[in-house]
Amino acid sequence: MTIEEDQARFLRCIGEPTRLQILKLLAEGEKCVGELVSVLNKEQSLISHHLRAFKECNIVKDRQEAQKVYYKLTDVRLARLIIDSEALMKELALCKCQEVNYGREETQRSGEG
Amino acid sequence: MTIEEDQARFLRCIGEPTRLQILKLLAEGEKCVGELVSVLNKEQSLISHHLRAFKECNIVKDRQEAQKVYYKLTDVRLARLIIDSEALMKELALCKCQEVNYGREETQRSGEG
DNA sequence: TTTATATATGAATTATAATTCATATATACG
DNA sequence: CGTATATATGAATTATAATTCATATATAAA
Repeated sequence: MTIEEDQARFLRCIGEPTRLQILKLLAEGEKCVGELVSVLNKEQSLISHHLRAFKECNIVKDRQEAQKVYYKLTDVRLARLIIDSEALMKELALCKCQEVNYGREETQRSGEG
Repeated sequence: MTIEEDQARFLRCIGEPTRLQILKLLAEGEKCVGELVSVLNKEQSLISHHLRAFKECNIVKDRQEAQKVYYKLTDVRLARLIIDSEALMKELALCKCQEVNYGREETQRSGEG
């Protein structure tokens, strides 16, 4: 098992759209599964599978409270890494994202009126 | 196309063992395909495919000189990102591939007999 | 032009990962 | 106890990616 194999596993674990969304939500603070499910509007089992993937990589910790299970990042630096990689991706126009406005354009107008 | 889709594509592009090895070599400086092939001892076509994947994500730039084609990172911050993610992974013991105990082996079942 | 070297490409195969579905487990409450 | 709610799990399916193989293209030199 090489460093690169572990590192690749880690990066691939992070490198999935829904999982990135989950991480960004967890970066705001601890969330239970149900919150993630309703915010992301995905199947509950799918979210659970993704959370398991994170757990396998030690990316999140969980905590049970009554019927609910709360998840949070194991370390804030994980949030930093997500933010930094996003910034770098945008700045270098990695992965053909340069002309994409990421759906934020619909309300953009130069002045009302 | 969402941010997370692009970001995931980028992270998955980086998140492959051989590609990580290539990136670490390129972080040392420009290399031609043949050098990468002989250092990594992998099929030439495989290295070419990986380099193409990088190029599609704007992660590398290439330059032809005689028969050879030299590749380098588009930005040094990519090297930083690799280094940082490796450090974080090591420190947090991410993806260390020991089996995580998901089963409930220790959980006591309430009297079943 | 022919031959050699270096690299790229597409198709096919194989490996890996994502998603869904049905169901199991855990906790709370009546 | 039974029922409701919240979450997890495994199997099956589907999607995506890695790797190999055969061959194509590019440059150089004879």
